[in-house]
Amino acid sequence: MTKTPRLTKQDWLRAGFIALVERGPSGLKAEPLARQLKTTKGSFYWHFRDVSQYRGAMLAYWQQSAFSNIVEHLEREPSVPKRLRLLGQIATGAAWQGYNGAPIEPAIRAWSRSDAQVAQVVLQIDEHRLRYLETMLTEIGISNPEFARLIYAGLIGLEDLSSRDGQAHAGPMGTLIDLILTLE
Amino acid sequence: MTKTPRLTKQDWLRAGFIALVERGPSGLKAEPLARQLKTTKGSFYWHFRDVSQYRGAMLAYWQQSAFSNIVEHLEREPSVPKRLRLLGQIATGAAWQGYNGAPIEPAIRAWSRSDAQVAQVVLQIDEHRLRYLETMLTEIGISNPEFARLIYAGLIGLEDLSSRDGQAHAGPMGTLIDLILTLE
DNA sequence: CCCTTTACATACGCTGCCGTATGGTTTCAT
DNA sequence: ATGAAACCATACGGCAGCGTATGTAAAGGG
Repeated sequence: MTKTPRLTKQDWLRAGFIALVERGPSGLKAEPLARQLKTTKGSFYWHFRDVSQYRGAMLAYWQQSAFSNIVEHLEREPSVPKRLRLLGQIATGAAWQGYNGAPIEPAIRAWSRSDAQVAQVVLQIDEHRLRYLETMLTEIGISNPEFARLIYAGLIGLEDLSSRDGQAHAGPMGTLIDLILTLE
Repeated sequence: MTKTPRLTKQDWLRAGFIALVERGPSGLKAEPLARQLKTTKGSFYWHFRDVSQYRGAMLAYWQQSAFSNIVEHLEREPSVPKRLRLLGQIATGAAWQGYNGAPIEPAIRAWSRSDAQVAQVVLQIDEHRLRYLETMLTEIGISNPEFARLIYAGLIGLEDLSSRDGQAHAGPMGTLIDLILTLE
């Protein structure tokens, strides 16, 4: 038996995201999480003032990575069409996946329905991503912002569906992108 | 002051959906709901065995209406393209709205992430709707099931977005349908 | 090696909600 | 009107999680 090492803030956040995906927001409680980590809440209350602040830390962590994770990835492709096509595949990649392999974004969006602070951040991230998509599309002559919204809604909806029936969303997403790129 | 009438099962379910939309699954508790209805949990435990069965009743109610509500509406349009175009607008209509005006479907889908039974029902409803969409599309020569998935994902994603930023989704949805109908 | 800092364990009182028990009210049929 | 059935109020014991207090153990610098 390896002597279990001491825990860091990150360990707690990591456990939080797993719990959020597997049990929903009601899984974000100090004592159950401590049991999961085979420790006690003494550790929890050392790293965090209270549960509320812990959730805040999780939210801040996600907010920080939610936008840059995707965009920095896309920026490596030179042309806009290539970037758009990459969108369908990136959702299968590591940037969207949680620590346990399941995607965290649907869990965050679900969380946002019972927490106004989370809702606020999700709204902000959505606006940010939508603006980014719009400017990309206008660069190739598609100025109607409805198409950016369609692409983004497709991502959200397909990821939701995939997380339920297990089907990949790269296929349909690519089809959608191709469909819109024919308007170019 | 009107003497407050006695409550029925439906009143409790109604209050449950409102709470689900406004506070999430954690709002589905006997005593808070009773406070909301200005009564006590004595009433609650008269109408329902326990909280678990209450949630089951809510779920059953939604399941029953989730499919038929839309389809029976669509069936009034004769042609497939007209039915598809109606899809974008129906989402603004009463069939999708909750008692308080806010859409209940996103709240149900969020609920499903913390309750396996709900997830099971949502999965089933999704499959049902998807099959229905697929057969409609094949009737007009679009046999690739990816397009049914795209339309449905668009609905889900757009409704999620709309419930956050308040923008209507009839516009983008109509655009998507038109885009796909050009393939006909 | 010792002493400070960091990290965790345990015990406590508190609150919110659960489900039951029991008794009080309405409502309605006869 | 009156008895039965439907409906609601209240009081109780129990449990799970919160946050605090306090003690203990493990690192790391001097």
